[in-house]
Amino acid sequence: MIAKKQRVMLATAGDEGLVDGLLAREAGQWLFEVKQDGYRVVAAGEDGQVRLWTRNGIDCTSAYPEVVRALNDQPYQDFEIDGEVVVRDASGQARFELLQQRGGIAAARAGVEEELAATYVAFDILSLDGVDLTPITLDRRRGLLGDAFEFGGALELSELLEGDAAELLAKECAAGGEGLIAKRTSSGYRAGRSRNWYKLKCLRRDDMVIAGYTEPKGSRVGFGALVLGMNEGRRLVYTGRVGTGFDDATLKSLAKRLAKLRTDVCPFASVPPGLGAVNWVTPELVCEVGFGEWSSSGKVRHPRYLGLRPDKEATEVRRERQLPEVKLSNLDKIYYPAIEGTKGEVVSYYDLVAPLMLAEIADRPLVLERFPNGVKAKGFYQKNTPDHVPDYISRVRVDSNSGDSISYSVVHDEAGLRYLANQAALVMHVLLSDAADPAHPIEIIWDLDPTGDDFARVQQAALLLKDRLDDLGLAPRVKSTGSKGLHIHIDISDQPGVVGYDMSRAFASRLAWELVEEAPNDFSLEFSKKERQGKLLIDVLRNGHASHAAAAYSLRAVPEAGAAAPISWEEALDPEFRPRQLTMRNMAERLSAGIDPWADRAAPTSTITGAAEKLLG
DNA sequence: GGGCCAA
DNA sequence: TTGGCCCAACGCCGG
DNA sequence: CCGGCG
Repeated sequence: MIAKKQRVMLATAGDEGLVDGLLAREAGQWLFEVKQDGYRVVAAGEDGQVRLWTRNGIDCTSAYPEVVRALNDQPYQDFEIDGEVVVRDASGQARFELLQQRGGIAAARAGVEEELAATYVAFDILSLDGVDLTPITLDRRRGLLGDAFEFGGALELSELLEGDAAELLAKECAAGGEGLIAKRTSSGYRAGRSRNWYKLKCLRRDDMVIAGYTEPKGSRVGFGALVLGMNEGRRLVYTGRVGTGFDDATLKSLAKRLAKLRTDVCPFASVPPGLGAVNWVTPELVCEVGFGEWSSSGKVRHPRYLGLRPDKEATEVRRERQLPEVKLSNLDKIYYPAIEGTKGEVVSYYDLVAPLMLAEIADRPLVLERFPNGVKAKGFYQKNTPDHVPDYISRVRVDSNSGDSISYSVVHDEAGLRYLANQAALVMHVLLSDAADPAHPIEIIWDLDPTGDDFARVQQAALLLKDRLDDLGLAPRVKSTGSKGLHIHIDISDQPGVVGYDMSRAFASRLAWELVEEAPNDFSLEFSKKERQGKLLIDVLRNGHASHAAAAYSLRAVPEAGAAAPISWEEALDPEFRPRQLTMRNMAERLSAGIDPWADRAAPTSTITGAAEKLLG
């Protein structure tokens, strides 16, 4: 029977026999330990000098000073113990990636011990006070280990699990662990002809959408690897690739099916960086993939193809990521005094809009406008990402207009938004590019910004611009800025890497000029308020390299907590409409009514290059 | 909001 | 330990 | 020439 959507985890195929067979038959003769996701390290104390060695004999003593200290601080000075160095995340789960962030086995960076504290999980002892313990049985060695050392802090004693192998393994896998190590209690250290220990690995499996494939290399037939994705919110996100688990017949038949689905359009919301050449396909085939674990960048580790799932709909393949917990603080602090809006409300607001907002700003460089003391106090802009942000927020370097480059924050998920909200980043701006390709804009924005509260003139400009963009086949969208004006957007992502900022800004200026020529008393490109004489500013400078605009669904720093909200053209042109009428307070009602004006955005029927020609010609 | 640096 | 500083970039103004 | 403002 084909199982339902599985987040179920099983032992690997080989282990099932082991668990049901040997380990069940010899119940009671085996003990189990949690498989630690770290580096195997032998710690040797000699004349009060502790050294740490990897299994292949590399000295890594200086990499884990806190472990060395803990071992120096013991009643015995001469010993040799076996264990695993791990770094735990906030929830106590050992994670290999965190360990790697310490910089491998080189000497530890200063300060890393607080950030990414290492723990040595001891599970065996080889010698004590010069006495070789390897011949005696495992359970006696364990007893000695437990008695001879004082555990705590950076030194832990590996927990022994006793009982039914299948039950223990199921429990560990369900808890998100890596697996178990089974060891024969009567065995000496590395002794015996028969195997006296086994790894029991948890295997995750999930359905994934096939988004593309790579060309085969060498004698390989069909294709090299499948490029995989899963839906998150309304985006298809890259989840890694799988190149093993196929036989030749599968390779050939699948290659044939995929060839028919070939397309030039990358189906991912943003092209995964560093993927190399991929033949994209229309994302409609679903396959099941077995894998070891999720990496923190959301890709499968040790993936294995398990077969097609013709019974599954690609659009229903979702990833519900277990998001990292975001520490929140000061939730009762007032950020919007005029409406007594608290930080807690701000966080809830961003939770609420996250699915729609992420569709617009995930994987794009962000500029933050932060108000730790509320909107009435002075805030500050932040472009560079501080060193201390959690790893579920990433960075992208973009050359700035003035010399040096800037490391912008990039969020990928709800956790990122929550973190920023908790950081009082009330207003979030985006650059007009994807993080993967900062040199090329993916949209053009006309910012209609009235000098006073002259919204009628904003609407007049919006309508003129809309008509022109419609005529050019560019499918304009509109959003309320949440403050005074409107933003008119068009998508130009249909030719990735073709349109540069020079061209998009030139195009934006050109249209803006036409508006100014048409109504020179109403509109102006002039930045200075004085020169502008109360006319409406059509701000096209936002389309320059490294320029930014308030993101869809971002809150604004106005007293009533206005939100920059996608709106329909009907709303935008309604004489009653005001940009601040959509706020942190009423967005929930709007969204639960299913209002999502940009959901079914029309695809442009013309490219920007085509439109530019039409405009000039 | 939170790290850093100078008292 | 505490307290101030910093966290964009530009052009414009007035002092 | 500098600091605050938009």
